[in-house]
Amino acid sequence: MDHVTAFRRFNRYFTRRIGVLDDHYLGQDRPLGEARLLFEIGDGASLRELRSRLGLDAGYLSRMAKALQAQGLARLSAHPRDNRLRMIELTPAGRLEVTEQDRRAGAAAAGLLEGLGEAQRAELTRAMATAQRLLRLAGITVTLVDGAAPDARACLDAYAADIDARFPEGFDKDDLVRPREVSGDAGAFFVAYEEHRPVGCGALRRLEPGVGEIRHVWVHPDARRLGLARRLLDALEQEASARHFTVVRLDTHAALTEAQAMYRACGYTDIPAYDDNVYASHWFEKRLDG
Amino acid sequence: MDHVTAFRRFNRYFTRRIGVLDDHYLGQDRPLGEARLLFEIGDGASLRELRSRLGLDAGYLSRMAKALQAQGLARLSAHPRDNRLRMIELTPAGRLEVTEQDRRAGAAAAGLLEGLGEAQRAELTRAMATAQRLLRLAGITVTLVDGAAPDARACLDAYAADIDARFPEGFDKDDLVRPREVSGDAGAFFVAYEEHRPVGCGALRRLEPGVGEIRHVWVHPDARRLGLARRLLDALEQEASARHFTVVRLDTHAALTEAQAMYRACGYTDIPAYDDNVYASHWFEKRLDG
DNA sequence: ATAGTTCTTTGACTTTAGTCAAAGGTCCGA
DNA sequence: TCGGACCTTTGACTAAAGTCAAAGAACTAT
Repeated sequence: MDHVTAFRRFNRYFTRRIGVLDDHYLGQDRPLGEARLLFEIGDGASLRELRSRLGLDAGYLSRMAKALQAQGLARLSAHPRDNRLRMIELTPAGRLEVTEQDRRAGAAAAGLLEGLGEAQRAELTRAMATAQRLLRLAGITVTLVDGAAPDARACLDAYAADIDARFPEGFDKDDLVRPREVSGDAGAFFVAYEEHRPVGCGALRRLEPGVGEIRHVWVHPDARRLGLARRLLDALEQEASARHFTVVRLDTHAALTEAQAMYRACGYTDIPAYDDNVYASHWFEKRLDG
Repeated sequence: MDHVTAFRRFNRYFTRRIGVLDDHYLGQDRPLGEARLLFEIGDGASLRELRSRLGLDAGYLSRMAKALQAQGLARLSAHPRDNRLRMIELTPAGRLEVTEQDRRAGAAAAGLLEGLGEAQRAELTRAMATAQRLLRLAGITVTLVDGAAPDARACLDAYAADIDARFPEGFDKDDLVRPREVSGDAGAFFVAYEEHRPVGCGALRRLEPGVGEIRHVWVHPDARRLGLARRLLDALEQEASARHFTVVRLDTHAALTEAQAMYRACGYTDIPAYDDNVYASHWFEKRLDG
């Protein structure tokens, strides 16, 4: 049986068997739309945000929000800085309702797991975690963007903040690549997106003829341990090949031991220092044949 | 993180991410109810069957069936032997529509898996198979029923047909336990149900004071490899303990090698023949302490 | 300051989904 | 062969979900 068939079979089984359950317990005595909205408000959100998250019509959402307010479950207010936007947040009663929903759904889930022994439950949890990890990874797309694009800069800022906290000596944002170093002929910049949010990046720049350098491979904390860094690395290497680089190099900081392990696992070998990067303690390179 | 939380997290992620996809692609330009019905008709079914499978109101279903017929997608006819029932089957146009739905959903699934490498796809398939197996097992309930109940007899009939095909010498239905041997003080009979369908059984009867015999442990072919036989065995042993039996015995046929392996794995030890069952080649017993 | 854009609200719908009860034909067991 | 049980159809509803367009307030860039 091929993977697509297996995937669809699971999909069908799961939505029929479990998905239904969740919806059923979520709704109870309230229209499902309202219940979902209530749940999605969480710690407050703008109507605009909810509209795009839930994919609802503006008019429809407006009315539902009003209905929740009329029931004393939510409160609408103006956005502090943009008066076009409306913020919605839960009242204590609304919060209570959400936790009650949660309790019911939890009880239903517990009832469902009751038929399994402890070892089997652990096995199920493990299998689900694996499936979820791979599904998330499958949903992430790695795309080439301009080095000056807002998403690229946002990733680099996050990257800089991240390593600034991890390097004992800190990290100076001026040491990031310049947009022009990773645009056009000079290099390339990739951003990984999960549901339209940037969750990782990686840069490639020309070091000398035939030699590229990979820099700033970074993955958002929420998206770690999925195997995304490898995918970024793959994309960067493919780009390097397309540019007829025969070698890619990179350096890493002593503090980033996982990164070093990953580079070695991906076929990179230790080489002597090829630059005087003050943050670097290890230098690697990899021959590309493709 | 406990199993219930992990379970619900996966549930939420999966329904949001994947479940939606299926419904969306399934429906396309047709109401979801009709699309589901169309799909569920398959190679023809009675309205009654569809009603219980989909849990729909009789009137609602009747109207939807008529709508499908009006669109030229299905054909209604009388049941050949029971004129109260109506049969519904797909027309060629309906069949085309279903395969088209199927193609689209398959393409969507394939697109989703595109981001993964072959090894990762295999890992995902494996994880999903594990999860599905355990979820199915969790959904099966093992209940005590009267030995003369129709479900009990249906299981025994299926069991008899099953082993009749597997034993070289065949199997005579008269050698099954009698209802009264497994009812009341004399013994017990368990049936395993999956979504209200009997999918397995097991009998316990008193052999002599303090000693019980387990017989006819059977699992429906569709429900094998889930770990259900062990659950039936557990239920039978618990029942035996409750009846203050200190020992349970059982015999098996030479052809049933998997069964023998399972009994050994569950703590049964080989003993000399305790009866002259013509079908038996191995005899086992297990001490119960509880 | 002005034109264009963004966001929400409101009114006026339509479609889908689902329920309930009455009625009529059919089957089955006594 | 008669009464009760079964199955489907039909009429008459309701509630939920969703769509579309107009209008008004507020922001943004030029």
